[in-house]
Amino acid sequence: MNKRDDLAHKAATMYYVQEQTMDAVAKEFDVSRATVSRLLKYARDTGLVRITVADAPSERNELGGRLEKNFGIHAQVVPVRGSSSPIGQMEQVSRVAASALDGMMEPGTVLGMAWGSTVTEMSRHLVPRKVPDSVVVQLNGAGNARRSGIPYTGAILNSVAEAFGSQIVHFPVPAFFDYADTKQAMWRERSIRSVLHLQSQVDVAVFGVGALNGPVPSHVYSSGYLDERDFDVLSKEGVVGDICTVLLREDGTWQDIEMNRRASGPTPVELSRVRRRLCVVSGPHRAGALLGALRARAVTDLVVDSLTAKILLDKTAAARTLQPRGHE
Amino acid sequence: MNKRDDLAHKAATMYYVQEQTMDAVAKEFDVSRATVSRLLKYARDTGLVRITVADAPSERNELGGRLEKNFGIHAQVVPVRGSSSPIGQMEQVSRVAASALDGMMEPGTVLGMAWGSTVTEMSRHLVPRKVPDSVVVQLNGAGNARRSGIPYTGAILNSVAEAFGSQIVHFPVPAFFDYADTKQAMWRERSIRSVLHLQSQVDVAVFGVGALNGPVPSHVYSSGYLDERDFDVLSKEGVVGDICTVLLREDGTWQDIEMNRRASGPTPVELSRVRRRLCVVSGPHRAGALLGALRARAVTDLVVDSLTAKILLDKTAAARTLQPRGHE
DNA sequence: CCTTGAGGTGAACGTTTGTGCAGAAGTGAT
DNA sequence: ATCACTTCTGCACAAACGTTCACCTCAAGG
Repeated sequence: MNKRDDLAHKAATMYYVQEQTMDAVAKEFDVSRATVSRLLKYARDTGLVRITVADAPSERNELGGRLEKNFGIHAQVVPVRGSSSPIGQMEQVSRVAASALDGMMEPGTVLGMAWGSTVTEMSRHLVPRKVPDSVVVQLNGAGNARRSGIPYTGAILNSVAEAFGSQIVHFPVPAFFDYADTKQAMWRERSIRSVLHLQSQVDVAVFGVGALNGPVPSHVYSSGYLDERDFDVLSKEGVVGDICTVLLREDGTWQDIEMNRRASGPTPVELSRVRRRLCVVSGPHRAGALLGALRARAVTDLVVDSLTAKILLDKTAAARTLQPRGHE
Repeated sequence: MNKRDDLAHKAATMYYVQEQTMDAVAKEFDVSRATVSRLLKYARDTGLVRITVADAPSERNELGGRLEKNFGIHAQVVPVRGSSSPIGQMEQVSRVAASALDGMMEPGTVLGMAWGSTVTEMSRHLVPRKVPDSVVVQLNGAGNARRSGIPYTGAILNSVAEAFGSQIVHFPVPAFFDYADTKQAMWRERSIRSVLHLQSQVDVAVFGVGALNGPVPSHVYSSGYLDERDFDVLSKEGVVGDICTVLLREDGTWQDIEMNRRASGPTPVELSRVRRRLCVVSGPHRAGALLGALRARAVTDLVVDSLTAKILLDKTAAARTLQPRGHE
């Protein structure tokens, strides 16, 4: 409907630009103030009204600053009250991430997206804004059906693409192959190669990190792609989590993990050809995996809750103190 | 001070991006909620937080649409409750104008500014935003001292330039010369010529319209630049007002008005070389002068209150009905 | 014709937010 | 140290706001 947009636009102008009260706007339109409140919410949600916060002035000596120094990344630490629920915390983080991503999109951007609970939550907080000639491409193979609260991968891409008005390119392969040979075979297929080629042109990549252990093991590990034996191997190998379905250890190594030969996502090396790599992390149980991701240089931009950030920094400080000539 | 910016930035992120309540933010910082409220106001005022409303979707069949059709301009009509005071109305209009101007500034823009009560009010509602390589140049000669509430012209330019981070170029001549000869002489001066040259490169011009008659005659007419005899002549000539100190009639003519040979501002013809010409008008007594300005094709973008817009359209409708082959 | 359900509205209520005021804390000159 | 001055803060209250709920309207389908 278009009349609604029109009303919302006028209401937004009166309220946000002219700084009238909702009451005044309501009288102007001859509706109730409640309706105006709803119109304004609508205007914000649809991107008719846009509220942006200037980029962080490179946070001083705080957590964020230390992260930036230690890892050479741009970090945004989301303060999180210990009181609020993990879900609430994740929502806070993902809102900030959505805003950060919004700031990275410009005409012609190719956006690479992993899928996961964090990224999903982020996609729900994007405010629509058309970005001409943008493309959204899926980075790693998909889960199949709706599972553990994560909608079908396609739906995630869909909602992101809708927000930015982008084209969608899917990546129709499983998250993990059962046989490395199959992967190799698929990688030779023309249809897959074209996606891989597009992936190599990604300007902005967005992903979370999965944690192998933790309250709820990341769905990568509970979706039937890996069996008992696999888990045993992972534990012995010292794997703590993954990014884009590529498994890694806390020290950032991943190359020699056999199972990665069956994984569908880009390795940190491939990822590092992407100019901006936005990593979104919420929850202390992911600190280890995040540390691995940072050490693997997979991240240029980080959004993380303050609790996890603190744990992360403690870990690195400990590592330095204990092994000044590190041989961990 | 910088600590304040920092706090304000964090508060703004928590409030506007994470959508926390002020209470939550206050607890995080361990200050009172009132302080957070003030921090947020500060963040908005300094441009740390930016709230923008999408451009009008070319207002349908409303007043704005009719203005656009009739005069081939982009018009924005500011709804104005008959109840509010003329001062309040002007504030509403100037807020919208400030927002419109903000939308026109881009790196390298040369902004030409007239001075007047409307423009002054507008300058007070600009939210700071640095525009690289922008320049603000004064379009017409200045009043000398503080007068009828209008600060010294320099102060207006100053605040605008401060908001955009622009360079300032003054135009050190009187609004009206006493002798046309003097003007001609001055126009040969190198210092003046350089300003004139810059004026010819203006990308965006901003000006109001002055009304000859009305509750408070525009300050152009009460600042001692024109004497009794001048006024008599103006009345006989059918002059209704001015833009940029160039006098004009309601039918848009101005060329043959002798006094304009002594005026310092750019004529409509000169003005029309500027790509975007933003005219800001508040108050029904200016409808006549505005009509003249529109007919002189001096305007590409108009911000006007709804009351004045209506009068304006009535005038044009009347003119058409009465003189289908117009000889007014 | 009635039924049913989606989408929208205003009244009322509880929450959230802005602001005048009085006092605290900082600043700089004497 | 004292004073005069400005700037900042929290309190308390009034204003503005978001949301629930009951109700209305309209349109599709029986």
